[in-house]
Amino acid sequence: MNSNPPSPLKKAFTKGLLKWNAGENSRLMPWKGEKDPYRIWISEIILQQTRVEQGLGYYKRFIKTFPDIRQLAAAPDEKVFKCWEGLGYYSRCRNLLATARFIARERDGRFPDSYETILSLKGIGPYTAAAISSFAFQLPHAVVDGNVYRVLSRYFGMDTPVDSTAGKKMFNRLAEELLDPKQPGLYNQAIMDFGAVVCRPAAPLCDSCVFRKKCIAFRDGLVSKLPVKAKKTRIRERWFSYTIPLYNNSLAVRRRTGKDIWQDLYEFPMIETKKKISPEKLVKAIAEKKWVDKKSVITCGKPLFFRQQLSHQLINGMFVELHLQQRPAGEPDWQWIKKKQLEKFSFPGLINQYLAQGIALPRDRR
DNA sequence: AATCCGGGGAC
DNA sequence: GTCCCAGGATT
Repeated sequence: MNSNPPSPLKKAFTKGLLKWNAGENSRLMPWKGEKDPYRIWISEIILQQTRVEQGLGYYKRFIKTFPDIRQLAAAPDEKVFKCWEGLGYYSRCRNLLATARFIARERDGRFPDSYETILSLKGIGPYTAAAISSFAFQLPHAVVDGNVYRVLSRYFGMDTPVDSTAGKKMFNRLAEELLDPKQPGLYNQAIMDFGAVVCRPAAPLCDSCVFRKKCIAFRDGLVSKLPVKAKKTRIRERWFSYTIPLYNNSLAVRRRTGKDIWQDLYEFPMIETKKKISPEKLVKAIAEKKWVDKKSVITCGKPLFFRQQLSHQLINGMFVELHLQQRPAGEPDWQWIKKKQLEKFSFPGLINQYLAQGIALPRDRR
């Protein structure tokens, strides 16, 4: 059964889901039942590709720090990124800030209340637009997230890859048909709760599931095979060699720009290479770039090594402290700061690993 | 249509 | 190690 399930099975799904929600669903989350579009928006952006347990603390901190859209819009970039530090997918934070400022300035702080307008905002795609418009404004749009792909592919026994164009179209159309247009928010919340609590990716609770007599995947023993994904993840390995320029109790940091990972986070001056290099080679490389004069290097600290595993990359980091006898004139994007100010900046986890070891520790502590 | 963008938890 | 998570933007 692929593409168009019989109508009675669809009816049974919606009815059974709402019944499960009313009777057995005891899942509680701070944004559940929330009607303030600002809070719903914040929660949905934080939860994009992020587990509820991981996002929960960030959500609470974010709402406490920025209680409404005006205060978010008025906040300096660094304060907002600091609130996002460690959560990943930093373009979410950048788009969040841009959208807050757009709404504050162009819409007098009023969050839009139509699906199309919400969808047009930066950082908001079909899922998030459906979530906000159904939860905050009771508009009939079905959410389609990882939970929905999993629940529908299993219940209806559909093996079309969910990460294919055909699969996305198929599941989106089906999701719209299944939605209860009279209570879209309740239905959307229910299907995601059901996917998270019962129809889980691993070890789903099939034996006690309300759909155990209807579910095609359960009937055919295909639960562990669904949903189907076509693409495999490939891991790329990279080597980042950082220098920590130290002069007169100050050190240099810079903001990451461009299209690479960790955009808008801060880092130390860094050279990327295709493979591991020595500290001597690193110093030589930055001298050739004229970031520092080789003669101004007093001491070159013992290198420290850390690694960070990302979803599609493995980052190897080498950290070398450079004690300088004069402050380099060159690089305009370097910011010279006191060590105490480090806590005001947001860094990738790799650099926070290094910072946790302390900067310029005495040699005998290494 | 493919690829990229993080970090953490479950297995 | 592998997979997945209340996805979206870019090319």
